[in-house]
Amino acid sequence: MKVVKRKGTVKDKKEALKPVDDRKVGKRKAAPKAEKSSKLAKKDVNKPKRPPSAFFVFLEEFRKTYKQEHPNVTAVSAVGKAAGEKWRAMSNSEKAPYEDKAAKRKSDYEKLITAYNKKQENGSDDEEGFDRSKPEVSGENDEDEEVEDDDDEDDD
DNA sequence: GTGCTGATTGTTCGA
DNA sequence: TCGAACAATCAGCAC
Repeated sequence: MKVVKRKGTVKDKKEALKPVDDRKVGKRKAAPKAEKSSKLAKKDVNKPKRPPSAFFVFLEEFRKTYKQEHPNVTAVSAVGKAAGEKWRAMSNSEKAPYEDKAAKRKSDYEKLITAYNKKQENGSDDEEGFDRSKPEVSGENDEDEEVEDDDDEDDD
């Protein structure tokens, strides 16, 4: 087991990066990945992953834009910060398309989790029928890709 | 070489 | 009802 907890070092970095004290819940990233891994080991790998929130949907696009505008900045922390700031600055109408996409993904997730739960009840002996390796969201949510509002990221 | 860490917000789920 | 966990991403660094 390779439970590398470089808390000492990274924490030092964290301390330097923690100017943001007005966080909502005060960073829950404290969750040790080691424990997480253990949990994941216990959990079903077939269990559908949670759907991205509206912010994460926005983040996906924001990353692309950010990388184009800041090709030298590859740190995810920088992108996350920038995305968070922009997200807060956005109006509800601007967030609407992302929330819509998130709602669709959530709907898909509910279907998947329902099917997953059913399989759990029936017995998880043949999980091969549940191919989550493929994007189940393919086909029905075709309008999912219509969100191409590039007029969003026109920050100077 | 492997795998955790950071940074963000929203959502989900368990206690 | 509250709070913790987790969702994506990837360079950097410790072991």
